Amino acid sequence: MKNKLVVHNTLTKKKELFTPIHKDYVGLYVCGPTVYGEPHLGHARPAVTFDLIFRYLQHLGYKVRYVRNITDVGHLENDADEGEDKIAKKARLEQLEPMEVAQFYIDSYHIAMDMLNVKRPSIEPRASGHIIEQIEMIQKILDKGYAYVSEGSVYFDVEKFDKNYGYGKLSGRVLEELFSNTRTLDGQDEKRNPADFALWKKATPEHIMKWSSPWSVGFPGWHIECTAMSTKYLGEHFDIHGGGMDLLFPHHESEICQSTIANGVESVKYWLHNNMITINGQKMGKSLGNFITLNEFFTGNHALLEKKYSPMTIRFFLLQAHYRGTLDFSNEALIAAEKGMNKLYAAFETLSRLKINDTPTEKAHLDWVERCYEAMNDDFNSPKVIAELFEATRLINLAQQGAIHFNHEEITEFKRNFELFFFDILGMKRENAENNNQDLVEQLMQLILQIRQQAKTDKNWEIADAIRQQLNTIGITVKDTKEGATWEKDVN
RNA sequence: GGUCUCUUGGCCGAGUGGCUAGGCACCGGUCUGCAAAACCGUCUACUCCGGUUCGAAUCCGGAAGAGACCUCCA
Repeated sequence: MKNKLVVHNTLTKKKELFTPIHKDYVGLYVCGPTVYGEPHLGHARPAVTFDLIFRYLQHLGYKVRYVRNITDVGHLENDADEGEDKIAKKARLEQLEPMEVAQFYIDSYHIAMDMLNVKRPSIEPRASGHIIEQIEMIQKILDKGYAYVSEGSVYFDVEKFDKNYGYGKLSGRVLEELFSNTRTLDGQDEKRNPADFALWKKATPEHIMKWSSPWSVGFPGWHIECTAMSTKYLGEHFDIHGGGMDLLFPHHESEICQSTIANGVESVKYWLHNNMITINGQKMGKSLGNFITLNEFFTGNHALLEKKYSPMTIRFFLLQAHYRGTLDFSNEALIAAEKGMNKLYAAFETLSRLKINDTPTEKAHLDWVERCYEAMNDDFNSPKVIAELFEATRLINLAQQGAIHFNHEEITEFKRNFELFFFDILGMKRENAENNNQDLVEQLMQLILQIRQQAKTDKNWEIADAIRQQLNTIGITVKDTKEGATWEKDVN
């Protein structure tokens, strides 16, 4: 399994066999959030995507160091490097310390990610905590002659880089074309070339997030943090760098420039990019103002939402599309995802209660497991895995009806693999997994169902229906089957 | 304008040079006191036009439409 994983590398635009730089170890760096707003569905996509990747790599037996940064400085407002720091602007508006704003949104992000059952990364470094590393790296780039100081700011010399190393290999950008078509921006005069990007920016007097540096009191440029932090925690050469497609240019392209000069090597072996969420065919993003926050999904409190959607519904919805494709939001699609997901949870419950039949099985019912592995090995094809879980569900239901039979060994394997893919790899949250009252609840439910059965035998439909109705009210669904009544707890 | 990507049925979404993706919805049936679930079955596809091929939704070319990026965004 382990040596069959194929990943799509944005750098080569091809699927490549995944072989880690150091046997059995994987370094994974993902661009995390800029914390100046409530986390929205767009933030959930890379988080869930790389959570899936993190989980699967671990399942394959790799020891993974997963680094996901938090950008709490240096991200500028407006279209130019001349803008005001986003965090600082928000802070002034709300009369708060910048770090207070950052902390507030970091907490919001963590809460939302926990609800989505996204595993915390191994290290979650903050840009503000790595100013020294960033300054050191800028100095290195200056020493090597690929940056220049201008008015207290430091800029990367893109033209020189292009001449010697070739600029734009990740995004397919050609430098000359960037010149001719670049927008006219304010304050470009400090730069020798409009394509140059800031490594360090001198702070204006009213700028409140600033640090001392050899060049000025200021703050680091947007791109340098990821290069500095990935180098610090994963080394100069590491396996996977991920993030949203919108970061491809200029952010990741700039990272390549920085690491190539500062470290002398191109640091990343595989670039992985998740696609965007769209809403009415348009990208959901902060700038367009068409985003829906995760909390709004969880509470249903948004004009575009017909109802509330549980965190697991959101997660399942995201996993039902391949991470490299766009995914269009709609109530209809979310409701469909929710129903499908509930079907899988119900099937898992049924699986636990399935009667074992030790008559010899005509054929094994585990083909789907192999297909799940094939799907995951093919660039993490979660929608295919989900399709296979539905196939497994069909088998479970057939078994419950006695149409097919599982022997003891087979049912153990079946259950183990269903749990593996649904809970461990897709990362769907287990409901009541470590509930110690499980047995008690089961016995109480059996008692209630027996009473109801007696009422039914007596044709006392009022009592029978009342029991079912009231159980329904507290989130338990009763189903009458040929074999007698069964029950299940509603998800959410 | 430049670069790139996409276009699958009512909706969402996989995929492969020839074999049903899957889910949701709809319709019919089995089951059923009713309900729900489940199961069985039916029904809608591969944007258009050329080319390659015994055979293309799948490869190539062109057109149309949509989207992303072009120093804010995940």
